[in-house]
Amino acid sequence: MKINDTAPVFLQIKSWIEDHILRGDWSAGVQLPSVRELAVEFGVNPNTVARTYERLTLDGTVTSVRGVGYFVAEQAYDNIIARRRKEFYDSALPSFVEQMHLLGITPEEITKLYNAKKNENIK
Amino acid sequence: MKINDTAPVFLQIKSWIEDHILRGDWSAGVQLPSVRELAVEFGVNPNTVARTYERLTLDGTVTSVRGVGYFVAEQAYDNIIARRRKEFYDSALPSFVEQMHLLGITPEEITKLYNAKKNENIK
Amino acid sequence: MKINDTAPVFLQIKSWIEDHILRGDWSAGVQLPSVRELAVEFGVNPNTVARTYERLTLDGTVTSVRGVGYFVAEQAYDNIIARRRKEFYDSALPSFVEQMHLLGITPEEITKLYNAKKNENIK
Amino acid sequence: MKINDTAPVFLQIKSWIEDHILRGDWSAGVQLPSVRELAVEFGVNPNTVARTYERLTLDGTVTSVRGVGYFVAEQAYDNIIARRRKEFYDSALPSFVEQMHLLGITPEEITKLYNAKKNENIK
DNA sequence: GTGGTCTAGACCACA
DNA sequence: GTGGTCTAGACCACT
Repeated sequence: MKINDTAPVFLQIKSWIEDHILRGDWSAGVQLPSVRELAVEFGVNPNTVARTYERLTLDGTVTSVRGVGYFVAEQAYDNIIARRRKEFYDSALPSFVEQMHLLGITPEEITKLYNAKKNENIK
Repeated sequence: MKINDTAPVFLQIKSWIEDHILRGDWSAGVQLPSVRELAVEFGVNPNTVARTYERLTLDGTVTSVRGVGYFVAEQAYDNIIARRRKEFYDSALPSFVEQMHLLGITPEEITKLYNAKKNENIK
Repeated sequence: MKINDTAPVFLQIKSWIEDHILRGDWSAGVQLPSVRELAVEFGVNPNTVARTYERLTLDGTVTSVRGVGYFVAEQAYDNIIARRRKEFYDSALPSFVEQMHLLGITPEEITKLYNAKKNENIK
Repeated sequence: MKINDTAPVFLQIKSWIEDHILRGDWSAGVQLPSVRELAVEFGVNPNTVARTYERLTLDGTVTSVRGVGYFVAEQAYDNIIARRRKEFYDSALPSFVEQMHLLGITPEEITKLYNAKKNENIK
């Protein structure tokens, strides 16, 4: 996880978990790492991780069972994809293309990097 | 300009000014809108706009003449391009391509939107 | 029984048993399902069910016979009715009526649903 | 506000704010009490109130302007009504009627209390 | 002054 | 052990 980000830590951890689900590492019904575990792993206060899980619960991405732990919700994958796609097409993509024009960057560069990344994943 | 952004207002205004310079709307030596004007236009506190100009001055993008106003610096364009390009290649581009893979978005979509935007600008 | 409730599981089971007694399904002296049976039926830990019976015993709703099982106490019905009625008039009813006013819901709707439910029970 | 409730304090404060909006005390665009003010008023830690406002923001009931304060959102009223109504018809109402049958309470009692409350509000 | 994040530590209920 | 809430206090960025 990128720690040198400017975004709030609890949102970075949220994205980290969502990315795992998107990649299929954690599928529906699977139990997630406990709050205390993640707190140790990321070197943050348990409250910060708790806040991450709270948000994920509100999103419907995760369900909590009291005294047991957190589990990946059934609709988690669709949920995250929908949310991310919306944000991507509404905001990230337009401003990205705007930047490309302003900075004189061509689509070919994007395609190139995209393929490089694809091959990397295959390896 | 999107005012309902999560980014600090004074940085949004900074980007807005830089974008104008990148587009060639304001070239070197040109006098920029006064603090008061921009404050009214954006509906924000004059202090906020003052902070924007303060930053732009520190960046070397703008020069201030006491009692007169702010002017686009000679190196402004190169300045902004260099800064933006670095940020783009170091941060925006990698995470963007990462998102493309996670969300199953193809480079063709980017190219298409890029060209659409280009034609729109020509018009 | 709704298991996805926010209330503690052992209290949900407690209510479930009390409801049966109120409906007359289980009258005084009747032996109740064993801890193990209920644990299997609800898919919870036996400790959780044990805790339910512990509470019911403290309430005087249930009596335990060591090595045999749990039985509906003599005063069970009166016990539950009194407790529930008090809670109902003190808390549930006032806040319910408050909600009705805030949400613009009329007593007719309640009456209607009440009668529908009554007919359903008769069937 | 009922303090002797079993619900989390930050949710009680949330309901308190929503009730004010439903009653028309605070309409769209109005600035709400600051986090620190409410913390003093309710005798709780500012973090608790902050959590309340965080939830209200996520609900779209409230918007925050950094360095300025919280404001009632445009859709706040509709938002709250829709949420409350859904909860009412899906959950509160059915279980309430269920209780009425179990405890032998008639709709007339509800109607009576409802009208009493109405007259009280008129006065 | 305002909101926003984070830490540290405590206590509780639940399984 | 688990999650959930709350306090106390700090620091930051923004207006």
